[in-house]
Amino acid sequence: MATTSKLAPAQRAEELRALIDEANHNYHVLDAPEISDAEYDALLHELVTIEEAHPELVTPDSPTQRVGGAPSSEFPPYRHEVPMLSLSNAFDEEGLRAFDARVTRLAGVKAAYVCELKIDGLAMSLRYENGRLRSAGTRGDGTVGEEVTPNVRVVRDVPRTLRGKAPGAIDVRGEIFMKKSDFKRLNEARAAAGKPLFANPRNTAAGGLRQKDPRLTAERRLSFFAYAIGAFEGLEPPQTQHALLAYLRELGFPVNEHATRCASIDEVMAFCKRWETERESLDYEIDGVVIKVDELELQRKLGYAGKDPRWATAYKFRAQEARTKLLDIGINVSRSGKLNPYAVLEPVSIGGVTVRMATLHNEDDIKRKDIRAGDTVVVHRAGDVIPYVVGPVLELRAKDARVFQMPERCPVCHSKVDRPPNEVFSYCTNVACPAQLVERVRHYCSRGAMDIEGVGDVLSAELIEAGLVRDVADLYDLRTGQLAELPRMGEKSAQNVIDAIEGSKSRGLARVLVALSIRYVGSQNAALLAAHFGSVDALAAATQAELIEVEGIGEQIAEAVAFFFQQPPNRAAIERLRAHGVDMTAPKRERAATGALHGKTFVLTGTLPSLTREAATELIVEAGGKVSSAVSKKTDYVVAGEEAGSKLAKAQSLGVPIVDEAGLRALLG
DNA sequence: CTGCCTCGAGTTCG
DNA sequence: CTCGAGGCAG
Repeated sequence: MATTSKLAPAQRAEELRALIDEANHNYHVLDAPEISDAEYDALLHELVTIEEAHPELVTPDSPTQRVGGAPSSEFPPYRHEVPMLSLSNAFDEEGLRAFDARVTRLAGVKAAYVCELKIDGLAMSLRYENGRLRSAGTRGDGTVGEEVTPNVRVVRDVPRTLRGKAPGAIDVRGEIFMKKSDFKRLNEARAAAGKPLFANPRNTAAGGLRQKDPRLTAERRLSFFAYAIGAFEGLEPPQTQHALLAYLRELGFPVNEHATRCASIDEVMAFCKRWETERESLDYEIDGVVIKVDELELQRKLGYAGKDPRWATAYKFRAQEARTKLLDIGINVSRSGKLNPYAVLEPVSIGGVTVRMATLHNEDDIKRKDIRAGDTVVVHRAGDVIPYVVGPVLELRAKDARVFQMPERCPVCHSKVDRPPNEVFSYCTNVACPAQLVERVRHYCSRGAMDIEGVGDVLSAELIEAGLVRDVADLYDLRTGQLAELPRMGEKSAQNVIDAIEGSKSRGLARVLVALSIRYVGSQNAALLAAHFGSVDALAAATQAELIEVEGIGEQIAEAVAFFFQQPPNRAAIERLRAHGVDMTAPKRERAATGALHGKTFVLTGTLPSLTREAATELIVEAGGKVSSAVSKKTDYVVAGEEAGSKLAKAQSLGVPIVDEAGLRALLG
């Protein structure tokens, strides 16, 4: 480490900022730290010292101005009589077993452990005297934190007075955090009020505790879990960690229900693995598991190694968030001509996968989050969920970061772009835009539409590029010889594609309507139209007024459908499909009004053991039931499989009956 | 007119 | 899966 230079403060501050920014970049973006955490802290500390002595040198983009990182003198210091712990970390099974081996060696016996979820919030110490809350402070450096008593008093989970036999004095340690559901609600309210959004629950909770006006803290609806005690006077303390948790519960504190006593390190490992996969199902964020030796006597015997206790460690989950550089904002043109901005990211590994791209939804969303090309951004990816850009790291914004502007011309065909009033999306106005055509062909062949195997995005693009396809009806004129000339296409693959195209002719009217890319017409509306009109000719001849007659079809959809069939190119394409023998009639299957599930609405979620989603849907529909996409009060049953998501939670909160595959089969009879 | 309940559309990586 | 927006009942 370079020795502190004797430069003028202004120069040294500038130098420090550059060093810190580079360290941040190496750490967060390149994932290759060049300096240790301690060295980093030393740099930051030196910068803080200079800035405190020379406030005029503080720049808005200084690393010290980071939310939550800025030292503050707004709150009085709060000294912890018994220091608050820092924990050693284990990042994998090996680290955990090494921890256990050391405990066993030093203790001379196999220890039992208590596993607790590591809540991603703020560690606090609450002092109660004669059963009443006296004061509360943040963890700080473990010895001295900040006193935030008035703010903690408005946290509902924190009891003002203790229940049962209260000790003379007690420091209760725990975590202040924000529930995901409360965070979501708060951000929805802020969005509605046009205010900037909060990035994540943790920072929002931290900001909440640092409010000068406790009423603002109260608005954030913070929560609390207790998990330890510090100084303690009066009563004899419990002798094990799990008894201690039970005792805290008796005193009236919320204690996390998932804390579990484990007799061996194998059980500990199983607990960690389980919650690493199930963390999404919780209504609060966790970033790991805290493992403590259960016997307090044994804890005392093991003691400390420096600041860290030898009797506890934190198993850290793989991060779900990372910082990376937003290299550029690109634009996709969808089949409807919608321009969809997406982020081109410097590849970054999150939870074991490399993320290179993320959608940015629409222009308003980018503006709301103030995301600019060249920014360092926070990218979030939870479990198997699609990654998204949370927002920019403002203090790392480069001067040349570029404000996003929706282009005025289509990036593919250069036609004019139109953003209809009161809509958030912009559209390419050229219906013949090659990008749109590729997407329409791809959609035509996709599973929910004509289900032509072998034609995906790559082949669709090649067919159009080669001039073999100008509209979807051209697919039926393709010859194996033409296909075989395309890259990575042999005789065999070409024949398979031709066969698949041939096989698509008998899908029926509803699927054809889905496949045609008529605005607002997806599987459900296509089924309504097909059942009502019976043939493409009857539908094409229908006036807007006649279309509105159909249950579930309103003005907008009617207009879109009528408009589609008025366009001469569309009419021509349909004539050619007919000439090729594509079935465009609706099979007038009598839907049993007597089926076992008649009038019942189902929602599917998760993966069923032996049925695909399509197969389950078919069984339900055959029996007269209906499958819809979202859970509501009108839902009769939710069929849940493995890794069920938010729909299961919704069903539980609405009291909708939940069945598994066996339960569904039982209902089918 | 408001507040459900729906449906449509787009979505990343391996 | 989530968001935006259409349809419809109250």
